[in-house]
Amino acid sequence: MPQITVTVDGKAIATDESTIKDIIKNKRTIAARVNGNLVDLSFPLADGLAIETIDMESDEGVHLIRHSTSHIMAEAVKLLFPDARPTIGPSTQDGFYYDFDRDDSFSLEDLEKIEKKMQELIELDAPFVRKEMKKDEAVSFFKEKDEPYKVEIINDLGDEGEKVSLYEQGSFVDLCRGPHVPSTGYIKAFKLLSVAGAYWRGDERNKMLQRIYGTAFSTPKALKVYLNFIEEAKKRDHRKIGKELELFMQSDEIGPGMIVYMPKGGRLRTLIEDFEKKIHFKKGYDIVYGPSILRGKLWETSGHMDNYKENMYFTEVDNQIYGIKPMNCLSHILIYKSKMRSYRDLPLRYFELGNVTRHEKSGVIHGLMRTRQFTQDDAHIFCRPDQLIDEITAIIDMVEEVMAVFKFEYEMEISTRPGKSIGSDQDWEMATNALIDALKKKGLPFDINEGDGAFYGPKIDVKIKDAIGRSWQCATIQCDFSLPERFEMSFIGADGEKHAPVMLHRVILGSIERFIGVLIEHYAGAFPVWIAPVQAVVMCITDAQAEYASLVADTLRNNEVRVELDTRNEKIGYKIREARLQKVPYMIVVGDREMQDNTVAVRERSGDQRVMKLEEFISIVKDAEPVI
RNA sequence: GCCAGCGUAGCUCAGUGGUAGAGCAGCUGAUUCGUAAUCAGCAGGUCAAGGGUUCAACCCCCUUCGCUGGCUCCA
Repeated sequence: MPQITVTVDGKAIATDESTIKDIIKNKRTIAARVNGNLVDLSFPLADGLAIETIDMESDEGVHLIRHSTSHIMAEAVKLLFPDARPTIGPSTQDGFYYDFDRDDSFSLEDLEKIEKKMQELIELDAPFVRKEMKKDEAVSFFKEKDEPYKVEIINDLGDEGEKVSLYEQGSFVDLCRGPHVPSTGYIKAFKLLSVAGAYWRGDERNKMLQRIYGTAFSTPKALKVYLNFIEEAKKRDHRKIGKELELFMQSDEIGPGMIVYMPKGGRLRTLIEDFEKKIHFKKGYDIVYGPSILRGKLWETSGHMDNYKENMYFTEVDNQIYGIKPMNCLSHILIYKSKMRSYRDLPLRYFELGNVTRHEKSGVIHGLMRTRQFTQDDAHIFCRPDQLIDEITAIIDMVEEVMAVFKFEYEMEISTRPGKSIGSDQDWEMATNALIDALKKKGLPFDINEGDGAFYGPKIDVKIKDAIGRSWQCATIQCDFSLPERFEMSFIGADGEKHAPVMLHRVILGSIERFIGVLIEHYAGAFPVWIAPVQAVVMCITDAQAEYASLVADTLRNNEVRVELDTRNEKIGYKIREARLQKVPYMIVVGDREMQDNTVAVRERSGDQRVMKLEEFISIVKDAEPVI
C-alpha cells in the first residue's frame, strides 16, 4: 500500500498501513470517530482521513464496552440455551441488557452459568467482525437461523435496497449498527445482575420476553466502585430509613399503596406543608379545599369518565355514583364558576394540599414514590391568554426557589402533543410555545419529549433523582384549554364580551409522599435542621442532672425547638449512639459542669461540640429556618 | 396488570420432611458512668393465609394476599 497521511486526534501521521487498528499502538483505544460517525478500529484508512480515538474510559467507550458485552452474553446464552431467540440488547445508563424469547425463564443459577461461559468467550479473544448485507439477504440469513425478531427489525429498517450491518464474534452473528470493541478480550470487567420480564418493543400487548440485566466497565476497579455504589444506595433507600427513623409505615391490613405517617413522619410532613402554605400565600395563591368524593356526573363533564376511569375508585350512596377524586381540579373550577369573573380578576390562583386517590396497577406501587393515595401541592391558575407566559415564568421561578431550599438538582422536560388528544392545533401550538418561551426566557436547559403531553395540553415536567439514580417527577406545569371549554368557563373582557380563560395545572413538590421519599434518600435521613422531626435530644450524664436536663428540654420546647429528653439510666455513649442513628442534628449533653455553669454542651452530627448558653443554641436552631 | 424472586419474634437474619433459633429492641434487676453499644436474668413466633401430599410440612405441591427487582403506566 502506498504511503498516505491521516490525522489521529489532530496529529498528522504518515503510514502505509491499511486499518485504524494498525496505527493505534495503545490498548486503551477501542473505537474511533470518523466524519462524526463512530467506527470500528478495523475501519480502512484513506489519505486525509481525520480520526478521533475513543478511549475505553470515556462515556462513549464505556457504552461500547457494554454493548459488546451484551453481544458476548447473547452468544453465551445461545450456546447454553439454543432455544432462546435473541431480540435486542443495547447498552443503558449504567449497564446493558439483552432480551430473549424463551419459554422458560432464566434462573439465578443460569446467570452464573452464563457468566462463566462469557468469561470463556472473553478468554478466546474472538474478533468482532463487521459484515454488510443487503436487506433481503439479511432477512433470509436470519430466517435460516430461526431468529424471527431480527427479521422483523430488518423489515422495519430503511429502504428495500439498502444494506444492513452484522457483527460476528465466535459463533454468534447479530444485526447491529456497531461499532464494537476489536475483540472479546477487550472486556475486562462485567457482571450479570438480574432477570426481568420485558414486553417485545415495550408494548404490553406484545409477548413478554426474558431480559437479562448486566453491567460492564473499562476496569475491574470501576466495576467495583459501581457495585459498591449500589450497596451504599440500598442503605439510603427511603423504605429502609423510613422504618429505622419511624417516619411512616404501610400495612397489609390497610392495603397496598397506602401510607400511614407515624409521629415523626407526621411532623416532617407538617413542616413541609406549613412551608408550602407560607410560600403560596406569598406568591399570591389562595388556599382552598375541595371534598374527596364528587358526583359521577361531574367526572363525566370533565372527561375523566372517558379518559381516566380505570384509575378511579367509585362509591355509591343513595343511588348516586360518586367518584373519589384522582385530581383536585374540579372543585377549583367550580369555585371559579361560582360567580361572574372580570378580566380584572385574573389571574386567580387556587392552591390545595389535596389528597387524591388513584387505582395504580399493583406492580407499580413503590414505597412513598408510587402510592394509591397521596397529597399533591396542587394549584390551578385561571388566567387570560396574554398572562400565560408571565404565569408560567412565575411558576418556574417558584420551582427554582423551592428546589434551592431543599438543595435539589433537577432536570426539565417539555412534553408535546400526544397522538390521542383534544383541542385545536392553534391552542396546542400557542400553549407549547408559551412553555418553551418561558424556559428560554429563563435560560434554562430542557429536553423535548415528543408526544408525551397530557391529552388536554402540553406540559413542563421537573424530575429529581433517588438514591440509585432513578428519576421521579415532582413539579409539573400543564396548560389546559380543554377543561375551561368543557365547563363553559368564561370571563368578561374589556370589550364587554365573554372569553375563555386558560387554565394551568401545576404542582411544585408534586406528591408530598414522593417528595418526602426522595428527600429521605437525598439526605439519607439526616434532614436539615429546619425539617428534622427531632432537632435535639437533651441527655444527662447521670441521674443527678436529670432535673436540669428536663428544665433544658422544657425551655427548648417553649421556644419551639423540637426536642426529646433522654434521662434513661444509660451511659452517655449509648445515648449518643442512639441519637446519631436517629440522625438527630443536635445532641445536648448536660453533666455536673453544665448544670453548675447553667450551660449546655452541644454536639453536632459532625461530632463537633461546644459548650454554650441555651439562648445561643436556640438562636442557632432558629437561624436554620429558610428565608423565603 | 405482566415476568421472576421472596415472605421465620417489633427489627436484622440463621434453620431442617420428625412440630423453631441468634443478635438488637422490650421487660426485670444490678450499675450512676463525660460524647457511637455496662452486665445478668426473663419474656417473645398459628414460621403470610387457605387447601393438598405425607405416619409426620416452616420445609414438597396448588391457590390467595403481600413485598422486592424489572416491563407497561404515572405525581
